Formats: sequence, structure tokens, C-alpha cells
Amino acid sequence: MPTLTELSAASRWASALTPKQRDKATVRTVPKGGYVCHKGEAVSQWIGVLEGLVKIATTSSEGKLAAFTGIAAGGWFGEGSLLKEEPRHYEAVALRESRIAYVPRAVFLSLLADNTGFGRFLLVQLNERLGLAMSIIEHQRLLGPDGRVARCLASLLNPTLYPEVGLTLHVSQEEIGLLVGLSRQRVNLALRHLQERQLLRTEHLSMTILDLDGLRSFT
DNA sequence: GCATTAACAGCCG
DNA sequence: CGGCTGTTAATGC
Repeated sequence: MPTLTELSAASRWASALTPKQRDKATVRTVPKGGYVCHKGEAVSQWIGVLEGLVKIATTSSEGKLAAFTGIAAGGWFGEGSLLKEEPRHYEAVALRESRIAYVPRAVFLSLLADNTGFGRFLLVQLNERLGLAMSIIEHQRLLGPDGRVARCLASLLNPTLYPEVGLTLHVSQEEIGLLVGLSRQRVNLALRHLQERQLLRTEHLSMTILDLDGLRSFT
């Protein structure tokens, strides 16, 4: 299992790891529907998606589910809880079989202390997430299902968070439904609407985005 | 009206 | 064949 090379290939910052630090990271395969991490657990690791697709969500005490965002290949999350030393607020579920990397807190903290490039990586990532959250707050009430799908797709194509993702997105309609909280059929309809507006072109198991800014600002 | 579930045929890998 | 997609009908808020 070539976890070291996988990790290096995953992100540029990983090359800053010493061999000893890299040995402390673990990589495992999470099956479709499996938990990548649980809500409420003590946070001791920073988590990266090397391959696959993960949904960040929370379940209320009533069992009500709210999905926040998807994390695509190349994405890292959990730094908030890691920095604050709080129990994890959200859970992460693999929407398809995924390769997940776990970096121990000690390694994360020493990288942060010793490596300015890593600090910069984190800062840019946090800033990007903040921007995402702001745009969700700004538009949420006004957006119908089509808009939510558009926003979801745009966030998965964020070139800052997922560098290696191009303009084609390999996501099924059902996965989009799980991310935005809509039925597969409704997602299908939304995609047809977006296609009519020349914002994207749907294909089998994938779609090509023609107008990313148009998706972001979809009303 | 609008979204959801259920069901089915067609298509792709 | 199995999973994904496109469509329709019935049901619920």
C-alpha cells in the first residue's frame, strides 16, 4: 500500500513532511456510506481526501440531517477542531469508496510551527472556506433547488481547495442529491435547467462545466 | 405547485 | 449484469 507516495501526490504541502512525520500518517479505504469520522469524538487527526467524495454533515438530536458541503479529492478538513481542541462538530461520510489520509495532531502542529509554506496553505484554505460559508449565508434563503445544485457544483470545482480538479466533475446525480438534500429526480431536473442555460453539459457519470462564474452566481 | 417516493426502461461500463 | 440516467405516475405538504 503506497501510502507515502499517495500522500505526496495529494498535496504540495506534503513534500514538507519529513520521512518520520510521514510514517505517522495513515491512509485507509472507507467504503461507500462508511464514516470517515464521527461527530462528538475527540479530534486527534487532520483528514484528507486522497480519492473519492466525502460529505460533511451534522445530525441533530432528532436525527435530522443537514449536509454542509462535499469534499472532493485533494481536499483537507478538520483543522478548525484541531486548532480549537474541541470535540468534532460534524461527521463525514464517504459517498463512494474513498481513500482517506489521517495526519496526527502532533505532526499537524509541528508543521504549522516550523513551516511557513504550510501556514500559508492553511490560511488560504480557511479563507476559501469562509468565502464559501458567506456565499451560502448570503443566498441560501433565496435559492431554489436549481440554485442549490449550482452552488454545490461550483463549490466542488473550487480550484483553490481541489487543485487537480479540472472542468469535468465525476459525480453521479445521486451523489449530488445526497450533498444538497434533494431527490435524484429533482437533481436530474435541475441539471437539465442548468444545461439549458449553457452553464454545463451533462454526461454519463460526469459533467463538464462551461461557465463556472455563471454557476456561482446562479439565481 | 412543487418536491418526494416508487417504478421501469434504456444505456453505459 | 449492476449501477446510473431519464421519465412518468401517485402521493404528500
